[in-house]
Amino acid sequence: MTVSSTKHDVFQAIADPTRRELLSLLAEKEMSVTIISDHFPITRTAVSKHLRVLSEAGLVTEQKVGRETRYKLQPEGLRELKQWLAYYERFWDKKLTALKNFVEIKDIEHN
Amino acid sequence: MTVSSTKHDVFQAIADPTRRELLSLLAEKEMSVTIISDHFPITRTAVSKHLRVLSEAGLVTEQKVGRETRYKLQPEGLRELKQWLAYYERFWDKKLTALKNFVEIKDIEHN
DNA sequence: ATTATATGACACCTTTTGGTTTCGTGTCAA
DNA sequence: TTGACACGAAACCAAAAGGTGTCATATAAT
Repeated sequence: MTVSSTKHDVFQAIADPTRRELLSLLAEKEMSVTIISDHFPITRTAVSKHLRVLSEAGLVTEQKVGRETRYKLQPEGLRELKQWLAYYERFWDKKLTALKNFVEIKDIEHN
Repeated sequence: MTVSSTKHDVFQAIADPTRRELLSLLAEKEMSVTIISDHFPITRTAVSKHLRVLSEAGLVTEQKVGRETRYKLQPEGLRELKQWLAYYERFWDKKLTALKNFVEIKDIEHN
């Protein structure tokens, strides 16, 4: 176990479009569940469930303030995804490099 | 519609751990369905379905060669993910920058 | 021509997911 | 103290996801 106990993994957490919208909303500022729910056509309960998934994946943090629960983005949770992606970037960079070389050679041929 | 007709989106495609394994396997080299299936504890049919999802998300390409279908990684399909992620990188970079400044100030204070 | 291989298409099953409604509890305001 | 509000928990539901087994078909090999 690295840092946050991730019952849900990041990949699964961001798979749902509503949850991605939640992330982008919470990127702007910390918000309570009810306020967050006002931005979505689904019930507060449903939003709450999504928030829990995001929380368990370490993508948001929750803080109780009086009777409300404030959520905010925890961008560090996306590190795992970045690392995963970095592995594959090599492959398309490789292709790009090949294309670049090809174009340059063509350019030389034209002179 | 951008480039490849993406019935399944990338986010959903990479949510499944088996599909992520498929990607890493196909990153090494092009392979036929049966050969691919040998690397997994599930049936060929199941693997085939996963491959279709990946294909529809633009993450692999399929090519028929005689009676077999060869699949290979199409890393460009991950661009969308990279872009999405880039947006959030700003947020954790911001925090890193703040931390860096803090550490530097502390360092100055120590002199 | 006959047999073996590689694969997709179905039909089907079970679990997970995304959603709802209802209810209980803690907290704030009058 | 009596409402009103914010929320989580629970029970429930339909659809999607991840599997399986069987069958038909195209291609290769004998």
